[in-house]
Amino acid sequence: MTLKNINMFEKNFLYKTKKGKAIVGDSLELMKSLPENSVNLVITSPPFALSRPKEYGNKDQADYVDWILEFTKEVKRIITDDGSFVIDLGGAYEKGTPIRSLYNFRLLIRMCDEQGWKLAEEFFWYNPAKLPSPIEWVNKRKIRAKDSVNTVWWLSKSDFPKADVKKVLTEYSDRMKKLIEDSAKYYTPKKRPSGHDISDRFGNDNGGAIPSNLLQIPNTESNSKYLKYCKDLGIKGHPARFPSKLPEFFIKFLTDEGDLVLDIFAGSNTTGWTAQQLNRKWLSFELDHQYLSASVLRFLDKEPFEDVRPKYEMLQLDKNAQIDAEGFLKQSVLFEPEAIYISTIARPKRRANA
DNA sequence: GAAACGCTTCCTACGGCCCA
DNA sequence: TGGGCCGTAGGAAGCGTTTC
Repeated sequence: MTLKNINMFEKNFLYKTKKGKAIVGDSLELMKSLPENSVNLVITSPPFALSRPKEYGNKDQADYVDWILEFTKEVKRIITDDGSFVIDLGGAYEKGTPIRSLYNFRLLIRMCDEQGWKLAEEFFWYNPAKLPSPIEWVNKRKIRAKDSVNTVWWLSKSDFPKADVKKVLTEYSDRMKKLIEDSAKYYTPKKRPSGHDISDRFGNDNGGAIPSNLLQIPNTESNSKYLKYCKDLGIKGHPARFPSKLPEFFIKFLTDEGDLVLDIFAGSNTTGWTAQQLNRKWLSFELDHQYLSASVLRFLDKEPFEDVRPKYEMLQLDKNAQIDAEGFLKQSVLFEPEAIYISTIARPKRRANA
């Protein structure tokens, strides 16, 4: 079923691989062409409701929740009954005051109350490498701590969305490793003062520790190949990317190999690339042609040669160009740019305000 | 008719921590 | 060593209106 869904975009993709397609267009419209119950996981990081306008087109706080609710309604229609929707939302302040905006919580409550979503679990993405900000309240006036946590809502249609935490076990702590080695030495099974009855099975080696809902993932990729290739080719990369470890966690946790993963605000297509590495099928929708065409560079495994540049520039400048990313990859490595596949099939028109 | 005034928009200064 | 900021204040610039 999922392969059929990828094939639906045969005529309007920007680039494709054997497992997925990147499509330029308004994701609200593109989602409407997908059938009900057809996507296993939608994971995305939409433009945030910031006080300060950003170049990738974030919305005003006042309109934001209404705007994003249109998308979440359509996501609910297309995900499978046991599917999940994971949405990453950064915090923001009320304009002009050091008071936090409640937009991310408001969105969550309205999704559940008005659209019938279930909050499977709330996650928090802690990025220790985040710069102290916002400047006004944290750096200058020093009246607030730095904001280094995003809320990540894991929502589902049903009470029991497909999930297997055994796929995302983390490394045991040093203390736990010692305990497993010689449990008798490090703890005594007994009823604790808290009332919890801790049995001798506490010393079992389950292959790793159960992860918590605080995901510590530094967002530093100064040495990433994506940025390097963008720089080499003089291309402007997407300014607000999330680290691949974030979608990786949820893709492993909530899907099986061969399942379909969709990102409706794909940006630099971190999600599609990550899904590809994990042997899932993927679709990526992004309104901005330039950002999505630059994202093809993620799929290169060798540095691009100068001969590839003219073809690549055609992809950026010609809104009707299409490309086979795996062919692109192969040809750039083999130094035979002739085989890069470019066609002239029209794609949907953009919507101006999203 | 020139200078002053008032409003809006644009631009820049401010300020720093962690990771690979 | 390079890369990431999820705000505000205030001055400059631009432009129309008012005052002398």
